[in-house]
Amino acid sequence: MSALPAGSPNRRDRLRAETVQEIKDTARRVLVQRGVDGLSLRAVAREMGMTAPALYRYFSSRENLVENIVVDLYDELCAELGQAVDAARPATPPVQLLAASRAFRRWATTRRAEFGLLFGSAGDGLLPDVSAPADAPETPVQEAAGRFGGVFGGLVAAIYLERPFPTPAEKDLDPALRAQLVAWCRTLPVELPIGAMRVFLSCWIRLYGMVCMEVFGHLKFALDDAESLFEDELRQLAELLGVADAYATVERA
Amino acid sequence: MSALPAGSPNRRDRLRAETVQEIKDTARRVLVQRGVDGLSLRAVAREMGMTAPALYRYFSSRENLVENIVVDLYDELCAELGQAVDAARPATPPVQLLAASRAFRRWATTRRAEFGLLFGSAGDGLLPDVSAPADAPETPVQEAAGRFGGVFGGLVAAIYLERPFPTPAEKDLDPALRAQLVAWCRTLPVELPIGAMRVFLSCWIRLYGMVCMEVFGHLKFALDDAESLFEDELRQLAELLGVADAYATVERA
DNA sequence: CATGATAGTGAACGGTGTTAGCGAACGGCG
DNA sequence: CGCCGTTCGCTAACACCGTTCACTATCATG
Repeated sequence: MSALPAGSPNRRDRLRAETVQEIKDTARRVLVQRGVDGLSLRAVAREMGMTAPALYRYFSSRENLVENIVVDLYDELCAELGQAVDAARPATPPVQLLAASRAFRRWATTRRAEFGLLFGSAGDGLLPDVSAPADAPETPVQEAAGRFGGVFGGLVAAIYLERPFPTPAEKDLDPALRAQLVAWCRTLPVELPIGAMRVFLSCWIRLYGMVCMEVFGHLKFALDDAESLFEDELRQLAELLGVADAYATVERA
Repeated sequence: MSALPAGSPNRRDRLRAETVQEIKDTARRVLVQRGVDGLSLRAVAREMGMTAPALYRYFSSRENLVENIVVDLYDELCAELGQAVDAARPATPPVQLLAASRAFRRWATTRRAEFGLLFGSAGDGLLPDVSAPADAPETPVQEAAGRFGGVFGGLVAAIYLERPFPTPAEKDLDPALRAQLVAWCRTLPVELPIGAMRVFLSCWIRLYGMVCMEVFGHLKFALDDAESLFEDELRQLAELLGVADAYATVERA
């Protein structure tokens, strides 16, 4: 038991980290080529000239491998959003939010299989949440999802703090809803009016719904190309946040 | 080849139909208990005291069995919506739409596994649509999904025809979006202004997004119980359709 | 009754996730 | 350097999966 206090990058640890990365990269390639169901440990191992049991030296199960990939994907998505935010000109929160939204859709439509893993019903077991104890610690996947949500949340918060958009009065909200929003707000770094959190949820529901429907093919009954609808929704969201002027000044690229 | 001109319910055909039904019922039970991945032909067969190969006398593959279940689920969902619509009092389109929306959420949250099969990313292959020829005939699943969409579409249409809600002017819509909406409109039984179709899509996106997020657990980062948010969204949709009065008159059940 | 369609069986093929046991390579330490 | 424990990858194996095949009962019908 060589309890190295971390720090020193043993040659062995370095090789191990490289192998872990190669496995995840290969798995992701298999995921894209063969789909979620085709993502088998044996296929991954085959692709890198190994055998399936060897993968268990690095991941405790197929499920664990998938979870690690999901976390990586969330972080990659966050990075891509951050890049779009940084590149947005003018560098104002409204324009940045539009850029992030477009980057989100682009990422989703470009990497359909990965998106399905993160936001669809396939990735996480559908049922376990029922039995999950309320005080369970957050899983790495949930943490990564939280970081992702924070990108949009932070931008909407910045927009509000700079120029408050109209929000429903706290008194007009259903008590049950208000109580939950208050509890949620307490877990966040910034403090916003409850009504603003409600508006944020509305925006996120529409963005999520729009992109999900497009990627999962549930919009084909009406439209072949959903981009124009997406842009129109984006325009409406900008109006909702009182930043329609920002939408008007940004070309659709 | 006894080419009975249909009509006569041979004893044999009756038994066969019963077996088909039993297989589908059993499969659905397995789906609920074991999840999508646990829905195996062998498990179904085991549960009914048969062997897996025997199922191939009734369904050409596991995929085919799942497709048939999906169609049944769509129809069951439609029936449930229709029941809610019929039971709505007063029997006016706005109240009926609210009833249908609530029934949709109730069905989804009550049958999570089934909902994931219909509206998530697991059921239909994620990629084949890319290679699907544009002139391919509609699959039974697509037809069933169309019947489902028609319920909400019909109600929104009825609301508009009775008391037109505000719609964006056709001239203000992006040409690409307008063209697609026009093409879609031509495939429908009723003729509505293009702007009304746009509003319908907006409503559907929000309803779908809301229910999907709740069922797939993507709302847990903010809320424990999504019902109050759902009701608030519903109220906003009613306002969008100019029927806020109908929402106010209906208790939340 | 004889015939042919039908519904079920068990065996088998190739695939999967996963575990157990073995040997070879490797890094740290006396 | 040589020892020794850890790590790593392998093969073999188990249980399960979808699917095909050959075979046998059953049963309605000519």
